[in-house]
Amino acid sequence: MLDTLSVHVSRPKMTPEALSLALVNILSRLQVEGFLSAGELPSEVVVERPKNRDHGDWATNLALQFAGQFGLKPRELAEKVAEVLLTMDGVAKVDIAGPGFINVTISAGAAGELAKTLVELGNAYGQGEVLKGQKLNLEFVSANPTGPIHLGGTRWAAVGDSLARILQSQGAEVTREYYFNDHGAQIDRFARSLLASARGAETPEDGYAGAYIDQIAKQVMDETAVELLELPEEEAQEAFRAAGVELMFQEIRQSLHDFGVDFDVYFHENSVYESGAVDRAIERLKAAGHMFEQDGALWLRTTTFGDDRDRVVLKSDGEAAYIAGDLAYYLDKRSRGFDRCIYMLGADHHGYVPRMMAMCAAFGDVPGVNLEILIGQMVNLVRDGEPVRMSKRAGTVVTLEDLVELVGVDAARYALVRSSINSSLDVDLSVLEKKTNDNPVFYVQYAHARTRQVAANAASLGVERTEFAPELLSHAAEGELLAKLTQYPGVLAHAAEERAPHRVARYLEEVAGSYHRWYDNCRVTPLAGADVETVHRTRLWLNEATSIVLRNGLGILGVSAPERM
RNA sequence: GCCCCUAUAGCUCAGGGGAUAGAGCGUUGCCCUCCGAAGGCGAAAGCGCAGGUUCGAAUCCUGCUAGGGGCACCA
Repeated sequence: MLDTLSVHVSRPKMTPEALSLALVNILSRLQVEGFLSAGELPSEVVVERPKNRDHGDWATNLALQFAGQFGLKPRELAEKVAEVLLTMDGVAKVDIAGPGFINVTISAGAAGELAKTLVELGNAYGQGEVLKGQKLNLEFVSANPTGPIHLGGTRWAAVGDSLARILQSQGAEVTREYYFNDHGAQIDRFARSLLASARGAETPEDGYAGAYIDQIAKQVMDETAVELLELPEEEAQEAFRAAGVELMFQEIRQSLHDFGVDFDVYFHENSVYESGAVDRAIERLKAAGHMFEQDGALWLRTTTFGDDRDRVVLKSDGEAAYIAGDLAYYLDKRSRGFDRCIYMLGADHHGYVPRMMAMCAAFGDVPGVNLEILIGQMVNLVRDGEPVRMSKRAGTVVTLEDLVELVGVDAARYALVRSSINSSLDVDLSVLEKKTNDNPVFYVQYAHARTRQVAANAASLGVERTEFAPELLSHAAEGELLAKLTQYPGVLAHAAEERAPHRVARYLEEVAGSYHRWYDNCRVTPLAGADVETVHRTRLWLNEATSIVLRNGLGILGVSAPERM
């Protein structure tokens, strides 16, 4: 046992993950040796960077957490674990503090080693395999083709796309999908609105208004050979529907593309009706005994699976209710081999979750596993701190294109992805209109630009990465920076697990801060007249390592990493 | 009435049960005789209220208060 352990820990990479694993091994060794009584051991222990630098480089609370179940006092266990930790390569010091925290200080050499490893890994640094083999379908935005993408949809575009990139970084095979509602009453209203506009008539009672309606109506007229307005009412409306939806669809796709978001699949709701998939889905649920008829309608008994009330699938007039399309669509996704279908919905659709989960269960799937629904809160508009109601008439609707025009793709994506989807987000129009740069994205981008500038200066002064002496990365600022960089793989893995892209953004801000402080304290290029020394060459590795993490992280967020600003 | 989300600094927001709660912007005092000051260092300023669980709670649980959203044979 001693031998196997020493093999395991003899070449530790000093990462929190590696330390955690080593600690688990130490516990199991202590159990074999009889120091710990029999009992279940934790499969992982928490290792984190203490806020207070006096508490070492990494700290674990394992003694506090687990001593009790083995009938030990925390400090007793901590001391025993510390003893073994001290024998590990790269561990310079182990302290036990407070009630039983184990604080580990690692040698500058062991910490600094990361700079070189990271540069050698390049873009592969941070990639993980926890989701390897998983085939994921991520559906987001899915805004109706009755108008441009508004601010809310823009948030999901930014968050969904970043989430896809994060999941991919952890080995998942991700398909980005957009469900295109080109069927149903809203589309009919859209068509009637276009027709009215073409005729110069008033917008219908429940119709859509706005410059884009007039523009699309005009475009439909211009691009169609026939005199649409002379057709019978129904034919005219159908013509405007078909052409108008197509134009709207193109426009939506283009604005998303300009935003850096491209979907692998644009799924048309209409197709499940035309293909008979809806009927097949209903048949399947009937066969499973989950359907019933009442008041002339066909219902899905979702209450069997926890919904508050049953749901109509086919209305008494024979038309399909909205959920009918969803039944077929979900089955379609599953038949395309997706183990897990993730839906991102706005908070205004949260009431839809129970019936979706019930549907999943009715098909014999596992809610929460095969079907996962992420609810994101709304984006609110404010001007000078005062809430602004989005109103088409008042012209206060802000679209994806408006936002990009005002602040650019980078600032827009960053601002939208920076907060947890559980929080509603306030976007201040007065700030956007001023086009000010008071956005944290510039802080991060500037740090990246700085790494490139430093690299360029180094190159022109003959500083090259020809040698590497990690023990020279001994300044407190380099310790901080190295520790930050070490955390990147864990941040990505955690962001993937939690479906929380904002964690990447927050992390990058921390990296940028650590880098700026390092830059202020540690020069990569020698002072004028001084010689290039090993320390300069070694620092160039760290500079490059930071550059890689910043570029990679910004890439995850769909934000550019400029060479200069 | 029921369901979901939220409540942390003046503002917008982070905080995976741990030690002295963070960032950006704003206020304010310093730092360009050398790699870009879009930067760094410092100051002031905060966990809605009340219980509970725990060695330890911003974090978990319950209740309350406040704000946002939702409760169709609409999509």
